[in-house]
Amino acid sequence: MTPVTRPQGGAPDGRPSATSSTSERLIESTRALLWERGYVGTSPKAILQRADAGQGSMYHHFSGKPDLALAAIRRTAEEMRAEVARLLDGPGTALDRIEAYLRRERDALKGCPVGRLTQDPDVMADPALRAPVDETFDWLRSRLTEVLAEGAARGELAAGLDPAATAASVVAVVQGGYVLARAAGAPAAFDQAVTGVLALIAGHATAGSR
Amino acid sequence: MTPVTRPQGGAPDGRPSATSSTSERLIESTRALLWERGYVGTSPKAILQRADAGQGSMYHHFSGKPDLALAAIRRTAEEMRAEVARLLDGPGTALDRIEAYLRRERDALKGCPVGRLTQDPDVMADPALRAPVDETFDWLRSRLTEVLAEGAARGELAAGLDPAATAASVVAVVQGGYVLARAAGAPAAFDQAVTGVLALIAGHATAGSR
DNA sequence: GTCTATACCTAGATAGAC
DNA sequence: GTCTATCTAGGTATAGAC
Repeated sequence: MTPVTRPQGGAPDGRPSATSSTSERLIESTRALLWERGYVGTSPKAILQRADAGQGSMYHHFSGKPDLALAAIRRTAEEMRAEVARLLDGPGTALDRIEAYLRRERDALKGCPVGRLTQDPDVMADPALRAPVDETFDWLRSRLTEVLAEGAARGELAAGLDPAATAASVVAVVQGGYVLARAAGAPAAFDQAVTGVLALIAGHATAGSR
Repeated sequence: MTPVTRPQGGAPDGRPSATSSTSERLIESTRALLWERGYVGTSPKAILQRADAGQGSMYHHFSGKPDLALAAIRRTAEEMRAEVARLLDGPGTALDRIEAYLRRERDALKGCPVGRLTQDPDVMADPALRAPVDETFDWLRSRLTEVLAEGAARGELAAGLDPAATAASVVAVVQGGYVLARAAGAPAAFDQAVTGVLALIAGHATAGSR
């Protein structure tokens, strides 16, 4: 285990600052490349160039590409979970918090760094790499289910709505919104999908909470 | 142009029958591999083995990997469009037809062969390869928008719903449903997302049409 | 139209010097 | 910890025989 003084030391664009440790730069570069090009599309060489490191460094800190990818995927999953948790734990009605999640700032054309991995056959084939992805969506759906159930219990939302099914739809709209935005080459399609599902849910808000 | 006697001669699993022409087998094999592994993850070698063809054949019929992929992508996009058109042009209320689209038979774990391509940087970077993807989703959204607008005009659906936004949500739920299913390793997550959005829309159906 | 041979580059990893 | 060879396999394409 390497002592790391700046565990999240990467710049937001995935270009690690020159003051980070080498293993830190490797992880951040891998995160950025996995997001942009996926696992099969990311070569050790590309990672090394981006991290400004040599072959030796990479194989000193990690056993190989899968090991480095695992560190990168774990960190990405943790980060996403923390950010979303903050929004869903926030104040306001259930609908407010769902809306905060749906409308949170994001680059729709880049897509979801976790959801993207589901399209990578080599990631899905490796139980270790796939676990963080599975767990993230599992957590996300159950957390949204809780928020929706809470909304129904508080009388904010119609009791007829199935919280789990609605939660799945909400997560799916986000993931599918990215697909639409990327296909169109414009983020508007994402926003439209979000607006659509929010309007559908708002239609089930009770009179008192509107 | 090679005369092709069986333009759709491939078996459903992407294992082209031995009686198809070589170029036909190449296209069908490429379609299957693009679906399974994406563009970057698909090598000419893998295509040739699956199609039981040699190097020479491939470079005789196509100028290279991008050219062959283009033929494969175009056919996949056309096929998808035809299948969905059949469902949306069918009988029944707007809600019936949307449900037919959402619940059509599919292997949720395989995902969408068109939507998958949006995660392929090399596909998105090539205008020729990207065009069929863009056009497919464009068509799909506008066709669903028409169906929803028709439903509102006929008084089946509440007039307050924005047809375009709702259509985007419906497509997004499908695409995102695949992501959830693949992450979970089980198709149930897809079904749940579909059930959720259908319930939300059904809540906006007018009393007379229920 | 299809085959084989060949070519050159990259992917991914190891070895050993410093 | 990092560097520079070095290695084997595969990706992608061309050349020319049949």
